[in-house]
Amino acid sequence: NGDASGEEDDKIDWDTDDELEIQNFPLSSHSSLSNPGGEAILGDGEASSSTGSCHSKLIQHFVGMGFPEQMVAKAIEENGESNTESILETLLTYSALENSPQRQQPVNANHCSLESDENEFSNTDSWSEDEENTDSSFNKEKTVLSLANMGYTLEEASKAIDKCGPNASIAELTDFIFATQMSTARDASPQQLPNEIKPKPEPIDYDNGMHKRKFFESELCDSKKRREYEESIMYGDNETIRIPKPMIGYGIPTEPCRVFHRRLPDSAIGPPYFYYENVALTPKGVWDTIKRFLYDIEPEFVDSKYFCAAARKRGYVHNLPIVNRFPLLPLPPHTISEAFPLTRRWWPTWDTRTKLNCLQTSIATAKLTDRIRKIVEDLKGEPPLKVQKYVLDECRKWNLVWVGKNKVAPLEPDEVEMLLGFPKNHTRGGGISRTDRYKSLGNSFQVDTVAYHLSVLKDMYPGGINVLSLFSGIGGAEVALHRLGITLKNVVSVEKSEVNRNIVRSWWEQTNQRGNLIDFAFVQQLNGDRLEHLIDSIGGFDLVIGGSPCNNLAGSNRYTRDGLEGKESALFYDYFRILDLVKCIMDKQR
DNA sequence: GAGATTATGAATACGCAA
DNA sequence: TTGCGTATTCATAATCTC
Repeated sequence: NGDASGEEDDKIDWDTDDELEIQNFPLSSHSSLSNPGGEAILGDGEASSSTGSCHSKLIQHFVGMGFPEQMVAKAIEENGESNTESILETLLTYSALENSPQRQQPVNANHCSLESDENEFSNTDSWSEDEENTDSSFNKEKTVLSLANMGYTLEEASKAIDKCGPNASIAELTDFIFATQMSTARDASPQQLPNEIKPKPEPIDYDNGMHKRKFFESELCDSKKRREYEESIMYGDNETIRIPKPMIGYGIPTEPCRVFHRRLPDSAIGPPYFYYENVALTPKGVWDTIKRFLYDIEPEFVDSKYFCAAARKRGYVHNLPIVNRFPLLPLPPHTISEAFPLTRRWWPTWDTRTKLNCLQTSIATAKLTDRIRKIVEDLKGEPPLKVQKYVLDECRKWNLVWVGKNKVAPLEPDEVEMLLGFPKNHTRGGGISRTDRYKSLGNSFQVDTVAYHLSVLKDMYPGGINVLSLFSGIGGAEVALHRLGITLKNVVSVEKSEVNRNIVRSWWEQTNQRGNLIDFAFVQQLNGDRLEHLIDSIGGFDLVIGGSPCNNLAGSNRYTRDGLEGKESALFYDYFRILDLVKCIMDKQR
């Protein structure tokens, strides 16, 4: 099916997206893939809309990181154009050789201003004492390279090292750079701030104002709160990304009170469209890093409690349009009572919950539910406040529902499926254990939420789309697209768990999909060559979607909450790697 | 050995009063 | 501004059972 890049793609106007219509803000000065001069480089919008060859852009890409042009050309010659990872490795090797203690050359005389910076900063510092000079210079340049790979300019990196010292950690250095960037940004007027999201002043009067009024009454009635929300989403915080309250992103289907416009950084503009998801409440700095890598797009934080009866606080980074979204119909139950009518009879008046908390990967023990039964049973009538609080705390913590007289219970897997927007029995049978069902479901998308964001694709791709689905899990993205009525022409799905792959395969077959489902077990299998081959054979990807592992980010993890560098969560960088490769390959083919 | 069961806090944000 | 109380969180390791 090689017609994907034909007439349908021509309908998409990547450069004049409606999101671009409002502002004309200057670009961010610290895009993760900007060179020191702030010029656009490989994989960005300017590159994709220019007529230059991919080869020269590839050179520019690495020159932007601070490598000499000649060195880059040699590395590309050795590794070929498609394998950017190998090129980078080769360049780092060259640099290490070049920057041996005997040769104190800057990485790139044109871009690296190490010497002038040292003149500027070294007057009070003692880092460059003679006896340490060679080693510290070597280490410094290694660190500069590391920071350059993270997207900082060589000038920023060098200044940071000079200020913080040669032994400063990467975290300290990035903090310093970020602080410098923010202090520069503070000097600028709000109109000059990059990457802004600016709400249109006039709210749209949906539904004759009924929903709007209700919404403002319930959440944003207070003008101060409204102002705070607007400011938080417009300007964020000067130090780290702040999560807006209420957590509704660019709007929710039930209360679409405002129309937001945003201007994407050029480097973020596709093709392809992409959509990345992870938990909203991460250790500090994680979303800053994610944002920096994903082309400086401001994450859209949304709590699925506005879409269904369970909370699910997630951040989404995507380059999709944000106007004319529509929800899946019928709308799912929005309260516990609507979702589980049989619980009404047993629900005590003092349990005031209307929404469940986040559906996680494990459930309460029988011992706990038994303990609660005994406590409530023995008391007869309304328990004292202290007992009520204990029971309610446990019910909130474990998402317990009242299923009988004085009896609470954890949700059944099929109930979790329903809450998350999957078809009943989606994860049932076919070799998966009950424990693993909870685990897979707990790690999944909330389908209605994601579908709302993806709904804009329906009109754009009437003939269907090609999807690259990374960390597919039980196929939340695929189910969302299918439920939206978007034809799945080709789906390349990457999922480590065999039972999950089987679940998606079964769903694919039982929903009579006419397209092709190609699956891989590991993201590492998708290198440049393989991606190029896939793109050649299907005609390019229209959407790259996925949520990388949250194990090391999630608050529930008491053992290995190690942040984005954690064992599993570091796979985020594979998402970025693959997305960037796809952008490059597709750009080359345009 | 697979699956089920059980026990195991801390990081983070936020509201509010001092 | 600071300190304190409250609320929330796509989990993991050890152990048990069959």
